[in-house]
Amino acid sequence: MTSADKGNSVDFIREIVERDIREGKNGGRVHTRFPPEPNGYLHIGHAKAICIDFGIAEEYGGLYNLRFDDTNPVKEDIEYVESIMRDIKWLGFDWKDRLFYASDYFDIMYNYAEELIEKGVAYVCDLSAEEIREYRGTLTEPGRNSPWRNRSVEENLDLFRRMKAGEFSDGARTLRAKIDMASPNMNMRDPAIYRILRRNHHRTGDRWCIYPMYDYAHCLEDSIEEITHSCCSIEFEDHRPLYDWFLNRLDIFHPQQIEFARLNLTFTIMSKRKLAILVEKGLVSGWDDPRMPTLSGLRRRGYTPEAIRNFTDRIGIAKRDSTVDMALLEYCIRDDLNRRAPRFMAVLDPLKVTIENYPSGKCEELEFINNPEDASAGSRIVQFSRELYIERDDFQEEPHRKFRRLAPGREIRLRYAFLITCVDVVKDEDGNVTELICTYDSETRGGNAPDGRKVKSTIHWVSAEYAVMAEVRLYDRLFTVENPLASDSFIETINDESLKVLNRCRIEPSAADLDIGEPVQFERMGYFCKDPDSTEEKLIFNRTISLRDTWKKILKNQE
RNA sequence: UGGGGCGUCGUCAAAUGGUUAAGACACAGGGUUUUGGUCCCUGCAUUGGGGGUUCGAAUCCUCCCGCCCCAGCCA
Repeated sequence: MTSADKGNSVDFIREIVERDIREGKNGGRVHTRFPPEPNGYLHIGHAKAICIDFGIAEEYGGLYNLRFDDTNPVKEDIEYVESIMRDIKWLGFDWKDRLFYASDYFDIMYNYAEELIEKGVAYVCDLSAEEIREYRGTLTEPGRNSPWRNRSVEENLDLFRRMKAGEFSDGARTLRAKIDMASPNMNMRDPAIYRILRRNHHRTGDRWCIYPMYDYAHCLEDSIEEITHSCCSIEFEDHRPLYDWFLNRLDIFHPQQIEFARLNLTFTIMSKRKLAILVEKGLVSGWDDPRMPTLSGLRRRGYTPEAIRNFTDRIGIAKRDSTVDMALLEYCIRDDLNRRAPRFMAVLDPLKVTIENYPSGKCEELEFINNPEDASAGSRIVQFSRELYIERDDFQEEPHRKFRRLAPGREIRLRYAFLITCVDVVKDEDGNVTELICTYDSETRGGNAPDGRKVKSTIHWVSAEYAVMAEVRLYDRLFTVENPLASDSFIETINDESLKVLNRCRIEPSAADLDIGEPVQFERMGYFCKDPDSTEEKLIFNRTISLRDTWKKILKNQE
């Protein structure tokens, strides 16, 4: 959706961008960036940020950079840079040759730091981490100046060069910005801008033993790349004065930082740390578990990039804290898949049906429409035979008042096949229904009766002879409550039924040849895709999302 | 209790002092239907609270209330 589709209303960021273009700021350029730290996997909250950063640049004919903000080697790894690039590409964005790393700028950043020292606005501080904390003061009390605050430029320069040269141990000294220890904004109380840290960096190896801090590094990265609009999440709002401070002292290109609210979603969590707990404790199978809000999880689950992009367009952008209803994401994936997913028959919980007046060994080929929403999807041939499977839920021996499907003596339609009537129910010694004996009307091939009689329902089926076995993994929301973090222990709110594995599913044979991840609809059951765990011998499907279930609602509303 | 930010339908979110406060999701009802799907129709808020300015206020002023963020040598 572009801004034009939304009428005249655009979000506040686009409003700023449009005004800047109109006023010729930055020569009318729009240049954004998405700056992840490669320390974990991307989740749908990042997708929102990516769609804002990259989407806006695309919309206004600008450029966008992918930049890895790799200034802390303690937490970063090449594994993450690879997964991040994979996920962004999957979302459909192409940063072309504009791939950058903060670590590419370490030399420039170092030189700028010397410049700050020369200008008398940065100094080497010998306070320990603990002492710095004590000197910083509190939210209500001002901090105190470091005893090292007034070193000469020469001494600072000498010390800083020796920090770089590796003369001091980790944590022994820092380079700090000389701002205001009494500032009501804690970020302005002489923040550290370089720390001594001997750690192998995934790109620069052991070349550096000092690393720049975020507040110092980020504005420089943006400036060096001549970013015009630097969007970030709301918690950086009170870092903006610092962002501006560095750029003003250095008197270099000055991007505008704009903050927006991060995405929260009901029935899940977005915290990287807490998601990691789920992975570590084995509560999910990994970062790409289909129940995870990670992009790799959503992809494996069967979510499409189009659905996710549509979702991020629909939620809008604002500054207030908000929690979007998971139902909107679910709506978006159903909406996308309804239009594109070819239909197949699959019986998840099989109940055998024998058509007693259908000759054994006979097989008829029936024509099935691949997608009623898309005529160009064409049709396919499906085999019909004497022995079939239907969904166990599609039969009730003593039908509920509103139940329209199969019951003793009742005639219903087998989709695209025949009208059948249940004439007998076979049970085991415990009284469980094991098989249905039905008759069919050979005049109703295709599903319509020549005499025009109607039936109340149409159910799906597979031929017992031709269907293939599959495992189907039914996923549901990972948590039982809207806000798991409001609970004392979010772990305890995990939905025990968020994964159900069905082993005896029978699917129409043509569905066996699907590619991994290719979305399909199993008619009346939901949207599914083949899981990468599938092998030649064993087919495994994931349920992306069920169809909307009015029947479930009818039952619920009766309670 | 210092500073910064934010309060509009159940949930997101428009509205930029001027007709009945958009739209979407959700929810409720109805219609169509060879998926109890899709699709179509209908219903669904006076803007955190109080004062004030104005012919006119969600928009401006003011007082109050509530929520979020900040005291890493993380980002």
